[in-house]
Amino acid sequence: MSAKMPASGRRQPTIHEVAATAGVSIGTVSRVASESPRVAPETRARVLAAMAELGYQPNAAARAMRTNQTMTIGFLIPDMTNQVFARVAQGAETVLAPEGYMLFAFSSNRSPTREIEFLQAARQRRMDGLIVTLSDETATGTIEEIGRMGVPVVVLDREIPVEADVVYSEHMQPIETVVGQLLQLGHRRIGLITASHNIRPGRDRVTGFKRALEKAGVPIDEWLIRARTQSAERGMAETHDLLTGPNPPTAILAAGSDIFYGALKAVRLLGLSIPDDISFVGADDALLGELVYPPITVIDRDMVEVGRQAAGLLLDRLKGLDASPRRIMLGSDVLLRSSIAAPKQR
Amino acid sequence: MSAKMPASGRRQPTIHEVAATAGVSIGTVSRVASESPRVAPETRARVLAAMAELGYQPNAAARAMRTNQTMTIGFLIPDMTNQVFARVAQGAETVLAPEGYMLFAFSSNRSPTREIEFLQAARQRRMDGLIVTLSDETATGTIEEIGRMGVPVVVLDREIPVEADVVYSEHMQPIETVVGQLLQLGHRRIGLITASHNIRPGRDRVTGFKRALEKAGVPIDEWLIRARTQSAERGMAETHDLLTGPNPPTAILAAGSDIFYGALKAVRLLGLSIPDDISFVGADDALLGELVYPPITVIDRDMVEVGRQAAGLLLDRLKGLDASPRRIMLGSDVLLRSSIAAPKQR
DNA sequence: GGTAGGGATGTAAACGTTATGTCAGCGAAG
DNA sequence: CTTCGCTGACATAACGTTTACATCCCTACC
Repeated sequence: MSAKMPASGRRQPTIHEVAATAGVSIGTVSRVASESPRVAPETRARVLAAMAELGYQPNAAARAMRTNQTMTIGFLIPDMTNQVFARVAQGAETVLAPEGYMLFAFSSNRSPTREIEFLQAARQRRMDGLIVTLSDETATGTIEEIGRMGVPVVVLDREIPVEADVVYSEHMQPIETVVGQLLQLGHRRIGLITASHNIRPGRDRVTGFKRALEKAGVPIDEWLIRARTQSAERGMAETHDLLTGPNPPTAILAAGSDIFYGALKAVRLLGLSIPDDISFVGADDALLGELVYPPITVIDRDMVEVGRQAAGLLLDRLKGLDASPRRIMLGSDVLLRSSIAAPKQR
Repeated sequence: MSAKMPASGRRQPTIHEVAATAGVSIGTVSRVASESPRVAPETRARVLAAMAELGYQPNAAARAMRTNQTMTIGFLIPDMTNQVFARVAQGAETVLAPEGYMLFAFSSNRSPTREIEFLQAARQRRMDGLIVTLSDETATGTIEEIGRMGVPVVVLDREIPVEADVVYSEHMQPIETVVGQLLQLGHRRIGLITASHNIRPGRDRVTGFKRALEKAGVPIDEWLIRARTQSAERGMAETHDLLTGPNPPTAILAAGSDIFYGALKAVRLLGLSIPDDISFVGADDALLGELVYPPITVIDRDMVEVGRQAAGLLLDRLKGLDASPRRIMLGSDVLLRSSIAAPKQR
């Protein structure tokens, strides 16, 4: 009952073999496969039987050569192990699958080189469309490669000089809100750890952060702004550095899911208590914020919806929509929990 | 400087166009592209220049038709948003990429139907190999489809009647160890929440669990064994049910990463304190276990290594190894932390 | 100086499909 | 009885590569 070994031994049946066993021509088999009309019910049945018997699956490469379609969508993500992107993929999948497209995810591990490799591979494979999240907006090679794609590309949360559809998340306003609240509680020194200026989320968070301080007339201390990483390790290091510095912040904003983990770990390792010793705000991992004690205030967004919207934009293009680039902005929520409080008097 | 819209307008250049602009024949272009020798340096340079100018990328479909190779590996995972599988993908990628293979991940969302669809898509696309994690060992359709693949398949942590290479994780022994420790601390009623009998991890965990109880002469209460889910939601429900039942356990084993989240949430919602009210053991998310307070004892394994090993097995087959199926067993660790203690006297 | 040898390049078949054109057969209409 | 229209099926030309084979030209050797 078990399959033969080596599994690699079996050649796949072709349309010719199906035609032979069914006693028809390959044209007829093709028509049955593509469910086109004008084939007699009795003939169709015979062909279907032959297909089943041989376990026939049409060769996608041959098909793609004729039709110029692969029914394949590529999804470029910076980091597969990051739930944020995984959820986007999940959302996109739910929209694409019913239309017959297969979504294949590829992780670049935040390397522009790997991103270029992916884009070239996607072009070689003549994928029908792409959803991409670049790890660096200033990497010109990547952007040029996107320009060469020749198929619709949807960009996620990046500002790059390419006329593509984009799905943005709101980053500025929630940071502004949270910082406003912290200021109101009496905090004057707030540490921000987030991604670098090379990507929109990093820029917008810093902008929102500064804007809130300015509005309250609180001077900006650049030392408190750590916009240069997305990793848990670096997030931990930055947090540690902030909290052990000469004039440490009384609140930490860990704006990024991995940064969130790292920053929280740093706080734990220093033995600080939230919110008594330090107020803490995380981002993008609402579940973690809920599971730890005390529950942590989190800036959250619906990544599944991001995926759905991105897929929707792509699908419109695939259906032939020929309009100027469209932009969708999706909101973020601040989930207030007990991790923020007035700063300790000193 | 920005690309033209619609991006879909551009046709990709073919080998003929490259040949024309370089003033050579397509054969020569092909030889340059595939880096075969016997082409004059001066000609090679001209061809390379033409390729760069046109932004030529060879059509993978056409190439695949001739060579019967796609340099593509498919990775079937039950759930993309689960870090466990993401790490496996990451590990596999690091091994496969240097050999020129592209790894494409596809998430089935634990639906056997989607799994079959993926396997058929993989066969249509003539992928060179597959790494698969099935969501149900008893789904015969899926298994039949694997038998038809005709290319090497590596199976992860499942026992199915297919002669394929497999990478197993150790599940029995760590559960046995942990349960042993809980028994030693005085626990007599321990709740286990894990995956169903339809997959090896579920079976083995239950076996290890029962074995530890038997060894200690503690009677087995089937009510305490909840082997039917992998989701956070169900994990939460099962935990809630256990803890609010007539004769609740004094310790909870949440064996599965999503179950871990759900179970922990249930404990939080019930306002129980770990380890005073209840001892708690999680699995597969060492980071979460470290971030919450108190830190939680976790059964952990190196999923990146699982990916590496799986890719290694696959690579050997792709290189032509023709041996009987190989099995690799990888260990698991118990990371002891302060979430377990002696049960409260009643 | 003719020719063998070999390096560089061109030519063409094949890979497995889809789509187009063609044709046989047949019932209905003139 | 011929012609027309239609249905169902077949033959065949692409699609863009790779590769075996043919061809050409140059060099070196006797």
